Amino acid sequence: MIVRRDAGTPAGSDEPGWLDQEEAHAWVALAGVLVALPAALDAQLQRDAGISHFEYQVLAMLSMEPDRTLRMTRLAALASGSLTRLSRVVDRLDKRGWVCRQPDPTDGRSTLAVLTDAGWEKVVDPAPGHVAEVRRLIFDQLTRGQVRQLHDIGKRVLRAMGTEGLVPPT
Amino acid sequence: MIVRRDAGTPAGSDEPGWLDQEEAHAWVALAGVLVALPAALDAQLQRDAGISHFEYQVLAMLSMEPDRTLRMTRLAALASGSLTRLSRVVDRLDKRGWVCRQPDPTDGRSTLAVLTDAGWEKVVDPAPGHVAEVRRLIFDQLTRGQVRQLHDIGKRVLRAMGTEGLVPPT
DNA sequence: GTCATTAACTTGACACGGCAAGTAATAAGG
DNA sequence: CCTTATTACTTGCCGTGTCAAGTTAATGAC
Repeated sequence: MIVRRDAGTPAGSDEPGWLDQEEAHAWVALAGVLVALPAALDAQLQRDAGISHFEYQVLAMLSMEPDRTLRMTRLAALASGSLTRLSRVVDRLDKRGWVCRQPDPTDGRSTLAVLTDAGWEKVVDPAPGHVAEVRRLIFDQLTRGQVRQLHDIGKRVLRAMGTEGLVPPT
Repeated sequence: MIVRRDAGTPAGSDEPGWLDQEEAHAWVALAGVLVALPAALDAQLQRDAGISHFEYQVLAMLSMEPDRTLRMTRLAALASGSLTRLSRVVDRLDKRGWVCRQPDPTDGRSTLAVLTDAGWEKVVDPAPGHVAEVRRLIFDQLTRGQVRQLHDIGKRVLRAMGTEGLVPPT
């Protein structure tokens, strides 16, 4: 995104094709967060548990199922990744002994990913640190009102992208 | 990040180690934005200009220099990427004729990346569409007050990450 | 002046994710 | 039933990014 460095747009301007100063400032800040926050969270998880954020997400989603089991396609959707990516990640997690694959008895096409006991520990163990990091970087910095605003702003942007309901109910 | 699906935390709770409901909702929304917004912006640029967001960033930073020239290290910092990554990207952009490398006459170690005329067009051409997409997905969805809140929230989070001043003045 | 250190990249080997093609099992039509 | 279509994955190939090591040039110490 180009943000003009020079004097630029007069404060009152609202040509539809450009961003005014307030918008430009907000955009710069948001773009910074978009780059740095995922990197920071990934780094914390990598440091404390030797695992990527996506891998953690996969383990976490399995850990929330009563039987610690999910079909690949559904797990991919829950973790917000492609099926290919999930397949590769489950390969790795399987090799490290944190999940295993099982054939689905009710449908021979589908594969079930099951969280092992070691995998359960791998998700429970770093969770407090991960939550603490999210709290430290975000919520400790914001007022109550800003937390609510953040929720509303996020919802609106997600709605505009048509990505609101990524997580199907069941 | 684990967000409990069941009834969970009582509304007034503020155990330091967990997120209360408002925070959890805000976090879910933010996490969604963190995943979907970069993907959406990348997709738009890829569709309209056949270029990644990082490549665009590189061209855009060069386009803002008076002589369309930057040293590799500084360009990497401005585009928020590693030097290795930049080196590879400049390879590609060079092959496509949008930038070229020149030896720095004042320091034999450093390399100058220079934007060509074709590269200038490649950055000017998709800019309106890119800005329009940012406006459509974000600023058209928000009130004036929310734009200001977004700016403030972003600044606070960046400060907590120690990543506020990514762009050195000169 | 010479040698060690530092700086500024570049490059090779590897990890990761995407796309398209392949495989196997179920569902749908006639 | 038997054929065709669809679903649910998996895999080969490729592009991209990272880390560590290599290269070349400038700087500092003596």
